[in-house]
Amino acid sequence: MTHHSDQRAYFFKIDITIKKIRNALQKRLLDAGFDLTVDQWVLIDHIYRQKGICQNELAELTFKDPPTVTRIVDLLQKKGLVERGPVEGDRRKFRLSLTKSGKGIYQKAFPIVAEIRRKGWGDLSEADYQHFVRIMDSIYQNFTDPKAV
Amino acid sequence: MTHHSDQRAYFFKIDITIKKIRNALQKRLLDAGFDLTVDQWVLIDHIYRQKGICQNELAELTFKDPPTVTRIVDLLQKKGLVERGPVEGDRRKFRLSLTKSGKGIYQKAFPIVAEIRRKGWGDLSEADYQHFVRIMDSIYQNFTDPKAV
DNA sequence: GAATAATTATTCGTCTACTAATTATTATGG
DNA sequence: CCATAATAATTAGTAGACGAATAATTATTC
Repeated sequence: MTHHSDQRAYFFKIDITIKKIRNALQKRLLDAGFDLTVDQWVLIDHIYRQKGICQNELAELTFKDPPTVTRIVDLLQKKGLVERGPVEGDRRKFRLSLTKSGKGIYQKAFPIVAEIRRKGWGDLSEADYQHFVRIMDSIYQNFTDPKAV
Repeated sequence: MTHHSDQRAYFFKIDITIKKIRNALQKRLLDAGFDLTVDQWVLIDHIYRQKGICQNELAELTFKDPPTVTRIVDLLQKKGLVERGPVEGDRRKFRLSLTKSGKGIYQKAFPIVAEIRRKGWGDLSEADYQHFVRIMDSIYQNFTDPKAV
């Protein structure tokens, strides 16, 4: 990366692209009649695929903070989509699971989410995907490795 | 993109990568003693480079909503870094500019931001940058074009 | 076994995102 | 010229991100 303007651009491009994706998915969910935010969907998706998961595991998987997970789970529980059950042997934890209503929402919303994913990726190729993964993982690792700046 | 898991992944990768970058930059600014959030920095950066810009222009350039810009400018004004001046001929607008203190902050913070940008891009090549731009722009456009899903 | 440390979830405070609605001002059309 | 529409900024409300601090429980250590 040689140009000064480019150095500014990659951060910016990632930022506006994720905003576009989130906004498109949010709008699509609302238009389809779902009372769900994108982040609420993300948690529902994880709980569906890993029934009984507890909140700190969910926080790790989704890269959200524990307080954020607490708040979103509270909302989902109020909406009757998620239940907190006891974990035998550890009274600090909750087993999270979808209610019948929650499973129904998941199954109805999934095709919409999949459609948005397909729409976003569009005509990009498998080779593009390899580039994409390599570049994003590289950036990520550059901020993860414990080497000094 | 052929695999089911991949379809889930690209959204996720963008999301966690931008979080990493933001968190790294935020931490670096705080460690260096700046009382600035990343978004506050973004506005300062734009105002420095385009003195007299008004808020709706700033909102467009940064892809933030007008209310968000209002709030961040309020904070920057309270901190004494930004001034709102009158626009001759249109009393709805404000001319935004950095105060002396704001310019000083900009000049001291800029090298830190540039360093974080370099660190994030790391060893990726110019060719990687071409791929990156093409892929991100494509995803962005797939949600921008007025063609139906 | 009791004191201490670590873990899990929560609460609080600040900041940002987005929508809808409001105010003030400017532009436009009849 | 006047009514109406459009624009710029703001306010209010809900949701999410993150840090710091707290409470309850579990694990560790002496």
